[in-house]
Amino acid sequence: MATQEERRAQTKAALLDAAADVVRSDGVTKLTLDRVAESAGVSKGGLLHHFPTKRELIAATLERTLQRSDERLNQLASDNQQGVGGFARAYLDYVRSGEPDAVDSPTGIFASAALDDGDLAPARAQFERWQDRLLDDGLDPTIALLARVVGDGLWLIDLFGLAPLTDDQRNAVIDKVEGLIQTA
Amino acid sequence: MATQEERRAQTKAALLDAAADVVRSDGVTKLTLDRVAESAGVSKGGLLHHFPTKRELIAATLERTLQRSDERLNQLASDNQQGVGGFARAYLDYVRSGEPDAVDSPTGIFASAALDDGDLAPARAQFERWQDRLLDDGLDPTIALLARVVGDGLWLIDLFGLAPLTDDQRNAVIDKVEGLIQTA
DNA sequence: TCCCAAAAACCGTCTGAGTAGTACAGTAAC
DNA sequence: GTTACTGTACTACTCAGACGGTTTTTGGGA
Repeated sequence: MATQEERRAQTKAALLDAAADVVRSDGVTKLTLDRVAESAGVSKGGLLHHFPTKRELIAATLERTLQRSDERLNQLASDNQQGVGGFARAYLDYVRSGEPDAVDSPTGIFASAALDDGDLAPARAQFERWQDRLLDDGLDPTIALLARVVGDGLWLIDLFGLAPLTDDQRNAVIDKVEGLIQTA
Repeated sequence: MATQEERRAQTKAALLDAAADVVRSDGVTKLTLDRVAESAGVSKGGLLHHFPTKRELIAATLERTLQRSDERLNQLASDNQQGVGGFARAYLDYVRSGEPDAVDSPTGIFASAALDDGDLAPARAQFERWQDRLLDDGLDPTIALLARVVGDGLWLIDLFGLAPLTDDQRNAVIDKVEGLIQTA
């Protein structure tokens, strides 16, 4: 039915989903190979067949969420956010949306990446690319950076549960910054 | 020479310093009781005498940095930041300063607290208090929240090394927000 | 002022639990 | 024949906390 390649991709995806699930529901410290394998309905040997080390599993998880976020951002930017400051608005709207990939996934993935010898270089690189794009968005650079800091600040605050803003508060702040973008 | 109570306080402080040092220099995963004890020049038994569990050690570290930050903020606010928006300016200036307690300590402490069953409730509470104070600072509430999100965003970005802003960029963003505070 | 018992501070080893990764023998699908 | 697995058994290692012992401090009593 399914080709080998398809099955391979499916299993890998299931493992990555499982890893994210475990972190989200039980916390970073519970992210063990056994748990991920069990949660994905795969044997431990099977897991290690695809990801020979835990490090690689985590790296793959991180990379996938970064890619998804990037795709979603591109979509938002091209869909309905044309013109000057279009990417900045997309950046803020993405955070405003509270979509899983904008909130949930980073939650665990980042934490885990930050922990077990995780390599955050891919994340760093991605954020640099986003910042470059914001700075190339036709805006006053300071406004562009402000959009970035507000966007990242909001989801990072949520990530830690550090007295998160209410939806209304969050929207008000984002509206304010988008107003600054408009009049720039 | 020193009374028992003084020695107790000294040793405890040394242990907390050591914990912060270890995290800062070697990362959260290296934060083990043995390492902290060694780094503080105390035996493991000695450490456990003061902090019966790792959890308590981490909680104490977190609490101390929160308290220090609060004190520093109060100082900045009363020193030279009077009037409407004074606390908001202090909040931003604290982040701008890049002082150790504003950057270094949270770095590890937060991460560690987020990990090993750490309890972030005290941090949450502290940030709620700060936010309340910002909202009670005579400013448009949205501007007050903006100051908070920008301030927290900046140090959280630094915390993860997520493509941190340059000093100039950081200053420009903070100046911009302080401008908004002025004209509010 | 000396002594002494109790308490507090502190030491260093041991253990038990958890867990990454290995090894390998086997099955099933392509 | 190759790739995608399953399953079990095992190694190697880390590390939190227990524990029993030792030193230092302290607050009286003679």
